[in-house]
Amino acid sequence: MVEKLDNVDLTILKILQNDSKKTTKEIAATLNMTVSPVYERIKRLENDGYIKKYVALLDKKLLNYPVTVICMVSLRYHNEGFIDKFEEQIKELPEVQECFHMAGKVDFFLKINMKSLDDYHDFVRVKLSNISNIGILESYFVLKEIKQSTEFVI
Amino acid sequence: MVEKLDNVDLTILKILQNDSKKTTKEIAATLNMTVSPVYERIKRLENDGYIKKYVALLDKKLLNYPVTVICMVSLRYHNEGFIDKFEEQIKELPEVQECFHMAGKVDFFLKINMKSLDDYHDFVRVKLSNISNIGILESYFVLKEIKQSTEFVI
DNA sequence: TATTTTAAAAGTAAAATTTTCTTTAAAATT
DNA sequence: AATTTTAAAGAAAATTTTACTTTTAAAATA
Repeated sequence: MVEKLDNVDLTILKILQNDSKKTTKEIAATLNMTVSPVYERIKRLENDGYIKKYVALLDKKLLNYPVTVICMVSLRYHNEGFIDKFEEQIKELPEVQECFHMAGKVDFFLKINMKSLDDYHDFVRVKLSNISNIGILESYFVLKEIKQSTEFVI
Repeated sequence: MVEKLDNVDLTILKILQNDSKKTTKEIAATLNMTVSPVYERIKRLENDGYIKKYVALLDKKLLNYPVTVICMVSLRYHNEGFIDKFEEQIKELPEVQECFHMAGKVDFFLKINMKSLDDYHDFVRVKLSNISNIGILESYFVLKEIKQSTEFVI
């Protein structure tokens, strides 16, 4: 099912990860092809899981979420059960946009979007404090977004 | 131009930031409206900048970019010119997916996607070493993505 | 070499959606 | 109360998506 991708597939992915509103007609034009094969390739890329989902990226500032925080979390206990539990609890928090389990002395990186510092204060006080296994919590505040992209196929 | 959003607008944004392939017809159905007003609201949200872009999110593992690294960078010199220069240089690197200027003793967070650890080694050796103003560089490797989302309007 | 098989591309047409334009209704303003 | 403004609804045209059929070309087999 999951076959190797050729250059046409990669070009399609590069286009769609930059602008998913491009029509198959437009994509076909840049590839010097007709719409049918391009359409079927896109469907295949979707069905095989290369394309996970299509989303709209919104403007944080305009929508009044100007505060971004990076949290570095170290757990108190590192047994398998505790790590899974922590991950499940983090997944339930809609404020946490990204969470990575890390190698090294820090266990988890969290990226959190907030409407205000007060909201972040409440988030730490109410939601994170509910997660009992957090040992060390360090918060880093974003002064400026230099680059924020979802692309990676070069 | 940039007016306040009502609940209908926010619902549209919530839907689109989760699945931008939803048709205006479908969105209108969940809102108990006809397509025309929904269509025009979406156009307004696009034109006013609330919706920045539409993208396809791809599968890192399937596309052979299994290595994610978080870099924490501290600059050697902190004059305004040096910081701007650093930001410009980072923007030019397609491997850097995210970059934030931080408050605190660490100056920048970088998120980087790679095909292999060898590629990361080359990236640090060739590309980052070209940026003369880097003082301290700490690399943290992602063991597992617990959560990776682009949503934030709750 | 000729024939068969296979896969990708191209062509076609119907269905669905997007887009534009006009009409209607409600709310706000004078 | 009349007028203006705004949002929604309706309708129709343009475009795109989708499914299906045919063609083409390359690979495999005899």
